[in-house]
Amino acid sequence: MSITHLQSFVAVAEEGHVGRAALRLHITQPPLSRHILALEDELGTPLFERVPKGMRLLPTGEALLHHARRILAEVDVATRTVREAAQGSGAASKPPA
Amino acid sequence: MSITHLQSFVAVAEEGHVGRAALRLHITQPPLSRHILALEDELGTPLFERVPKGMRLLPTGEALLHHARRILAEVDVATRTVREAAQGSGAASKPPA
DNA sequence: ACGTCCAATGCTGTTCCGGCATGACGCGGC
DNA sequence: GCCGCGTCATGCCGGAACAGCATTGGACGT
Repeated sequence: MSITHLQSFVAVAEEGHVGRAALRLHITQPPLSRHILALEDELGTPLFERVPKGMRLLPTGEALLHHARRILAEVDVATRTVREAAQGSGAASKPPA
Repeated sequence: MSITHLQSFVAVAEEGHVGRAALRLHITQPPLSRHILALEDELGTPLFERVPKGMRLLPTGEALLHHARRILAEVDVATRTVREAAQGSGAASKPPA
């Protein structure tokens, strides 16, 4: 389970469509499809129902979506917080000279 | 920024020592050292002060540690929650036959 | 029955990554 | 002052992981 896989999962969940999610993530469809399969394999359960129109979220997928968004948001907050702390302390990237 | 890197970071932060953290993570010291360097590079600021005894957490590092623990805990919860939801719904891994 | 649209798979070149050996640096003992 | 020890960092290499291309397999609509 990697952050990249979670980003892929959220994109597919929101688009309901692997190809469209791939465009959004600036990758191609096959690796994105594999990301989802890898997640499903790791968790031991399918996350989407494959329907003719694309991918429909299963209950397990909805459960994951909730946590995945939280995780991604937390990663974002962590990044910003550390960068702010770095600026506040006079960091390596921004020596006030 | 990957989950593996965050695990590495937390281990080093808690041990204050790359070599010992490496033992705990069952990897060797060089890749672990590189994980920390990669994080510092990505965030644009050092996270540890290198002291003769090992690695001392900087304020930026403490800020990250807080969020890193939260993220890792959330990943754990996500994994368990989905697996439980899968069992509750009659999942692929456990067909009741 | 055929064409269309979708995800999944086979394959290949590249990139990433871990481990081994070694280097660079600082400290302490002598 | 010199040497030895302990620490993290770096050069290198072999294997695994990954993205993209081309293609397949399957389902629906017409």
